[in-house]
Amino acid sequence: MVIHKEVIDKSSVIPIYYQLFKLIEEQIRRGDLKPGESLPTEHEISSRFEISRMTVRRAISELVAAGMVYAQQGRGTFVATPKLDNIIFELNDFNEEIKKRGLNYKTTLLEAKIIRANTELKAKFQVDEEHKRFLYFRTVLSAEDERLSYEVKYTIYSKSKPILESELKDPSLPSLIVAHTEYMPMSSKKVLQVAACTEEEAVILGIAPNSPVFLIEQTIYDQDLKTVGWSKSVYRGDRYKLTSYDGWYKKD
Amino acid sequence: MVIHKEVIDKSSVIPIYYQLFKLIEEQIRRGDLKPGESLPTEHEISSRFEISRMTVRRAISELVAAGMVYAQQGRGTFVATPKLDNIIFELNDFNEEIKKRGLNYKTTLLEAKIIRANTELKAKFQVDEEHKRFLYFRTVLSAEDERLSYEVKYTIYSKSKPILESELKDPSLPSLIVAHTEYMPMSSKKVLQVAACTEEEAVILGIAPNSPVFLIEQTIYDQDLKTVGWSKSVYRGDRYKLTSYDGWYKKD
DNA sequence: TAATTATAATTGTCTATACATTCAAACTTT
DNA sequence: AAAGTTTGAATGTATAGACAATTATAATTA
Repeated sequence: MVIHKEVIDKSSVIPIYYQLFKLIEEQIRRGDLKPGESLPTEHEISSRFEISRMTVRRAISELVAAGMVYAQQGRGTFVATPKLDNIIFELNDFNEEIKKRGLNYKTTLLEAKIIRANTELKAKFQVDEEHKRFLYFRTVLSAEDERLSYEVKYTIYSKSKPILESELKDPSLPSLIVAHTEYMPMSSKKVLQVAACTEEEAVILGIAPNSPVFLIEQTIYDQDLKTVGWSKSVYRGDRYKLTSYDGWYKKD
Repeated sequence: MVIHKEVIDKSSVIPIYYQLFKLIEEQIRRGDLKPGESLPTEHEISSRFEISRMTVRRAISELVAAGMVYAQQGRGTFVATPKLDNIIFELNDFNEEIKKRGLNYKTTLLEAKIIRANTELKAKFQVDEEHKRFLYFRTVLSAEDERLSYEVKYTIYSKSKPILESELKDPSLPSLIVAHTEYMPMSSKKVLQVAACTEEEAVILGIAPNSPVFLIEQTIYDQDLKTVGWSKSVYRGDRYKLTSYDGWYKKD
C-alpha cells in the first residue's frame, strides 16, 4: 500500500479519520489495494501518519461498516472481495425454500457462443468497434424438473481464452467478466419490472403465453462505471415473490 | 429514562459498550424511551454507570448506525421516530420522476368506513371477538389524471375516535394505527408479487384486464409482532419499476 | 517427529483528558 | 422591543496509554 504522508492535512477542517477513510477507499477503488490484501497494521498507519491509533481505528471502522474491508483480531485487516449477486433482488423466497427442502436445483445451459457486436450490444456497452466480440449465454434454472427462470447474459470477450467446462456448468456473470475481460466488476444496477411473457419465454418456461413474470435486467460496471456485463432474466410470476422485512427506527 | 446501575456488569466478558447498547435498545423497544425523547447526556450516562464517555459514545454510535437514535451536536441525542414507508419497496422510480417534474400527484379516496370483523380479517389480525371493528380504506393514486395504483387498507378501530378530515385526504397506515389503536407500529413485512390484474382492478386503473401488475401486501406489526395493520396495493406494471444499485464490497 | 508451550504481533476494549464545534438560552446593547 | 453578544452545555474529534483476546509463529518438550 503506497500512501503518501502529504495527503493528510492535520490542520484541515475535514476530520483526520475521514481523510484517512477516503484515502484508503480510493486505494481500494483504484485497485492499488486488491481484494484479500491486508491493510498496513493500525500501529503502522498510526506511526506513518503520526496520528493516534484510535483515529486510525475510527477510519477503519467506517470502512468495515461500508463493507469494504474486514478485520480479524490477531491477524489483521483485509480488503473484502467484491460481491455482486447474480440471483438478483433477493428474489429468493422460492430459492430459499428449495434449498431448505434439499430439492434438486440445477442450471441448464441452452446456448453458449461468441458473437460479433450488433447495434444493440454496441449501444449497451458503449463500444463502436465493429470487430468487437461478445460472450453470449442462455441458461434455464430449474428445480425438480420444473423450469423456474430463464436468463440471457452478455459480456465482452477480449482475451480470446477458451471457455472452461466449469463456466458452462453454472456461468456467473461476474466471474465470466473476470475471466474473459480486463475489467473488474465493481457495482451493478438492477431494474425489476413486471411483464407478460413472450411466446418464446412461455415455451421455455412451460407456462401460458402472456403469463405475468418478473423481468430483471442487470448491468454490471467496473470502477469507472463502464458497462462490462449485462443480463436479462425472466422469473415465473407464480413461483417467485419478494419479501422484505423492515422498519424499526429511522432518522427523520 | 430509568436505568438501573446494576444491569451493567463491568467484569463481564460482554463488552460494556455492547451491554449499554442493548440496554438502551431495550428501553426504546419497550417504549420507556419514546420517539423524540432525548437520551441522558453522554456525560450523565458516563458518570451514572461510572464508565468513560468514550465507551458511552461507542454504544450510542451503534444506536445511530442502527437508525434508532440520532445525535445533534450542541443539542443532544434523541430517539428516532419509527418510520414505515407506505409506498413500499421503493417502487418509486416513477414516483420520483413525478416529483422531479413537479407533476400533479394526488390520492383519491374511493371509500372509507368502519366495518365489522369478518372471517378473513379475524384470521389476519389474529382476533376472535365477533364484535371487533376495523377501519377500511380504499384509495387510488394518480398523476396528471392517470391512475397509477390502487390500495386497500385495514386496521383495528378500537378507540372510537372520529376519522379526521386530514386522515381522509391521504391516509397513511402507520399514522392511522397510531391514531385509532393502542398499538405502536414497529416493523413491517412486505411481500411483492406479480399478478394479472382482475376485472375490477382493470376498471379502476383504466388498463386492460389481465395486464401484468405489481401486487404488494404489507403487514404492520407492533413490538410483540402482533398484526396491527394490513394493506394490499396494485401498481400498474407499465408505469412502475424497481431499481436498485448495489455491489461494491461485501465481506465474505 | 509430533505435540505442547511460550512469544510476538495484531485487533478489541476501555480509560482519562483536552480542545473544537454547534446550539440554545441568558444577557447586553441599541 | 429588537438585535447582537456572551456563556454554558452538549456532541465531535483527537491523543496517549493500558490491558484483553486472538492468531500465527517460534521454541520447547515428549
